[in-house]
Amino acid sequence: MKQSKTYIPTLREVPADAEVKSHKQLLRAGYIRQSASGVYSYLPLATRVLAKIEAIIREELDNANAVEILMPAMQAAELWQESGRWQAYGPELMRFKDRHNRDFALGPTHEEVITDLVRDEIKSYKKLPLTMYQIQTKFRDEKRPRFGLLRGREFIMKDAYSFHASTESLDETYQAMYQAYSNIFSRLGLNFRAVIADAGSIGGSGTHEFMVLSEIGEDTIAYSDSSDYAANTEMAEVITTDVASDEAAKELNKVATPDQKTIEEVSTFLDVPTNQTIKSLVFNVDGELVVVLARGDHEINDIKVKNVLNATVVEMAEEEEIRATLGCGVGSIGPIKLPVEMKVIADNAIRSMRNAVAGANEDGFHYINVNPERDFAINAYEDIRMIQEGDPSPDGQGVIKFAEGIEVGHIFKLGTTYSAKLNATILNEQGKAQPLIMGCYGIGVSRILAAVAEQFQDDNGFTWPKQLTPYDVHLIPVNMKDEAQVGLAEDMYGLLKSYRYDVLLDDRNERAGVKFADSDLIGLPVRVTIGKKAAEGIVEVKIRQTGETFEWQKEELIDNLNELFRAQ
RNA sequence: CGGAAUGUAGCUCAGCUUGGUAGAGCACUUGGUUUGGGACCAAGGGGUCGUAGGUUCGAAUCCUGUCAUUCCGACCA
Repeated sequence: MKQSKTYIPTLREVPADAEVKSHKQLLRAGYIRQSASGVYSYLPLATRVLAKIEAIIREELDNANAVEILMPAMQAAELWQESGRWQAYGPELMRFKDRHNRDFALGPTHEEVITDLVRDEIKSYKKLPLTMYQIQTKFRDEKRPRFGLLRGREFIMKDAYSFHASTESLDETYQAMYQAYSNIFSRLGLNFRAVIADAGSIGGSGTHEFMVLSEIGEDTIAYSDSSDYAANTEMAEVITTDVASDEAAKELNKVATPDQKTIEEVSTFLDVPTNQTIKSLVFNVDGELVVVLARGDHEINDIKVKNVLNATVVEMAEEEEIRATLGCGVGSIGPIKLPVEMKVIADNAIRSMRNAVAGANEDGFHYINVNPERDFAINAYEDIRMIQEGDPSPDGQGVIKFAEGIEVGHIFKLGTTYSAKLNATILNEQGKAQPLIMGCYGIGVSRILAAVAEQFQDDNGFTWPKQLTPYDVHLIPVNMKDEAQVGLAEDMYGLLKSYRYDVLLDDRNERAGVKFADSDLIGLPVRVTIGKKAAEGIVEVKIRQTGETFEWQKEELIDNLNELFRAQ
């Protein structure tokens, strides 16, 4: 492609609205332009990178026996009413009416459409399993679009749906998709983790998020420093390694701690480390007050509390409720001499504590030398705390570290949620009707563009790896008025193209400085400069990522490039 | 949805406090000199100052409404 014929509006200055570096650089290098909040145009260079991302996705999904389709973005309200999501989805669903005043939505996802698509045709287990996918623009009226392409209101997504007669079959496809996703993100060159996630409101037995590790990520993940274990922080299991000290239990003693309320205040006041204190919180669990205990340096994870108690709603109890029941404020709650009917749940780490400090259920007093079991009763020891950096990894290998992540993929075992509501049933081997069992699998394609843009750049612009670059080679005749340079550049352009290289030829009548600055910004892996030594048949080559430079005879160019692109 | 900020030329911004009829740099057009890391000289084109209303002899500037964009938070199959 000749640069004079394409559209690459680079900017000298960064638009004030851009915050994160992927957004800034994509704007500056002429890859994207904003049209409205969270709505972007992809310019020629971005379109080519997207095409490369999509090609990798297609290849891996096709290998996993998924078949590509394209469903409508415009979806009739009737389908959403059938699944119940016309009401349930809320204002994030973009809705509109046609000229006959019929309701429609712009699809944020396609469970309804695809279930409708197969329910009339797939009537027997013999036609299963079946996996279909599409790459399409999705719409979600985000409350707050941000970070450029990372959280837009209109975005490109690959979504896949699988249909099964048995959960075993679903498990197989889920595994195949897990593998396909791992292959895809590896090939993209992303530093990612497959993360155990919360199934959330969609339900189902299993779900993984694929997260790219990045400082601008919106989620925190806990991962092992020496295995591939990774989980959302609130999902990560804590394994208990504490051993009880053989310290003799001392006599329980109440001490005055005037105005000392937080763990930090109390531990400073009594001069004991925070891990020798017991943190006591009162939760309102489906209307019942429950005391929850954790070590002072630990944080209670209310999702785990909710799961352990098999509850629906878990929230912190109101101060007045606590005072009415215990007769003290939140800073002085403790596990000793609680009303007998109050349930007490302790984190596993409490079990091994000796001679600890805890609240006395009396304003301004704490107990010292508190020992579990001897001094208070516990209904159950459970894993109810947040995992922390430095904790042992739940898989037994290595130590937990935290990182921010960008969610680029999510796979779900949906089960029969949608097939049951939409009445999509098949006859199984016993001749009995059953709802289809489904899985769904998403990849944020335009979000990947932001994630790779974030990762592959330096101060001067992008540093694309060869599998994502919009063009392979940037060919730059320095002076367009020099016939020898222009002639050699034209020759090299034809030659490179005949060897199947994608070449961007900077045929603009610009000064060298402008061309080089734009070239760095655009960030193609290899720059071939045709300059002063053109008459001698010498071309200059610079590798964008490393900055290495070479001078080659024009006859050597193809062989050397072939080697470079094969090795890289 | 709560909090905050900003809207002036294609881009980055000044002017607003103290009202007097709109500016700079870059970009663009023409001519010339240049030509290896975002050139220089000269001459030009381009803005109902987001928008609606109000105050005033007079509003980019003061007041009110409204719209848009961005940031922080909450939310996020």
